Amino acid sequence: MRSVRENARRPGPAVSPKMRADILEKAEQLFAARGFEGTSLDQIADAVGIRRPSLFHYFRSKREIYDTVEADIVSSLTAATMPGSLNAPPLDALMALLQGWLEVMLARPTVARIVLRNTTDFPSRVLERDPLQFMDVVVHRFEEIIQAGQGDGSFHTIRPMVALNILAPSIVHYVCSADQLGEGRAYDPADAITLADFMNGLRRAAQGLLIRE
Amino acid sequence: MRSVRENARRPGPAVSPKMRADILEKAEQLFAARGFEGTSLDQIADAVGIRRPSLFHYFRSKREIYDTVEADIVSSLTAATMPGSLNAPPLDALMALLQGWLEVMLARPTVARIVLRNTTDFPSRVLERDPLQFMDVVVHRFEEIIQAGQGDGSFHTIRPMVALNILAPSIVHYVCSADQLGEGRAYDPADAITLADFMNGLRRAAQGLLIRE
DNA sequence: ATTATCTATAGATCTATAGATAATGC
DNA sequence: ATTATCTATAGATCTATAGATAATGC
Repeated sequence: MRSVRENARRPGPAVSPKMRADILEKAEQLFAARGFEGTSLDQIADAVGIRRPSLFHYFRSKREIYDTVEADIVSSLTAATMPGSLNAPPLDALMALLQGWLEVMLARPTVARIVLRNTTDFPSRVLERDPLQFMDVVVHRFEEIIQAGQGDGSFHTIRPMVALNILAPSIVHYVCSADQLGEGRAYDPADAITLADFMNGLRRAAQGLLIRE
Repeated sequence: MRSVRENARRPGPAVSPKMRADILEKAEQLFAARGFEGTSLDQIADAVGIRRPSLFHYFRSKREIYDTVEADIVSSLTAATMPGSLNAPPLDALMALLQGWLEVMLARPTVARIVLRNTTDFPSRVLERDPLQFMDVVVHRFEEIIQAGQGDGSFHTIRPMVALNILAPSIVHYVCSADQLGEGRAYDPADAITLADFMNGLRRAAQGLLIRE
């Protein structure tokens, strides 16, 4: 099924999926660390260990490499977003959602960084393709849960998008800024104790933010 | 005093401070929207209404333009950070700090976006100058308040940097993502009602996160 | 005389293509 | 025969400099 899609997008000759995957992996690291415009094809080719023009044997353009990386990131997040425990208490559903995102990002920190880049770059949009749809499923699920909690009266009245801005960025920043807060402030976001500290804190914050009484 | 400093950094002929300020203002908009690498000198010159080489009459390099913009942003935030009401209850001190940052960013949204860019770009660091010191005062003040609250027993035990990641990013994201959450989800971050919604929410979140019992 | 702006251009860097050559699989 | 890789290079774009010319202030 997947290879059918790929052939549909790539009418050219078949290529080694292994090399393709290697290029994508190295490109993902670089795009996460330096952004689309800050990453050159030379850097990607170097990381892979080939010459720049060889990349065009596997992808039509730099943009296509980036888009492929990003599509995979979005789908990894939407996959973690889907399984909504529909009749759980809204606060539990919310925490499950946030925890799902966090797990994806801890397992693959490039996801966190590229999501952060997307937020940051949105206005001028290097990515003018799907300005409305990027992360839409993810935002929508959050909105849905807040509205459920407000519907049954257990949540405070607050604009869902305001609540989103209070709770969701913390996950991305917790993963991304582990090493960049300055001398003596580094931490390992995947360390069990630090992680529990964060998740307990996030739950208390969500509870204070949302739960009435 | 200020012009003395400027002369110290610019041994060349005197230049019109008005034009210089205009360049900085337009550059700030562009750097905020598109980043350092995403902004060309042509774009800046166009926005100002002059030709590209004329910029070099006022600044030695693109980097110097950026650094000047950023220095001003950092100082606007540290200025809002300094006045610590030292014997207020720690939660109040914390909220005052967060509110101070928010006010700066609402009055000048480019501050929020450039701070966000700094966080995002940190690892590869376009800005390799002061990796340890950028925003250091600001982070330190936050840390100090958390430790004060923990010292007097009113705050939960939580790593200050974890608390920072839960509370601080919300301010930046509240300002930056007002227009970019998708169809029908836009809001005006400076609108009094929306702002109260946010600040009340943030206080409830901080309270839940930090206050014991 | 000083300040401000321009055209022209050097020199780097970047994406992408052309076309040759090598390696691999039947 | 197909797949993979290379060198060479076109063509765009970008920062910065050189040096001429115009505008401004005493």
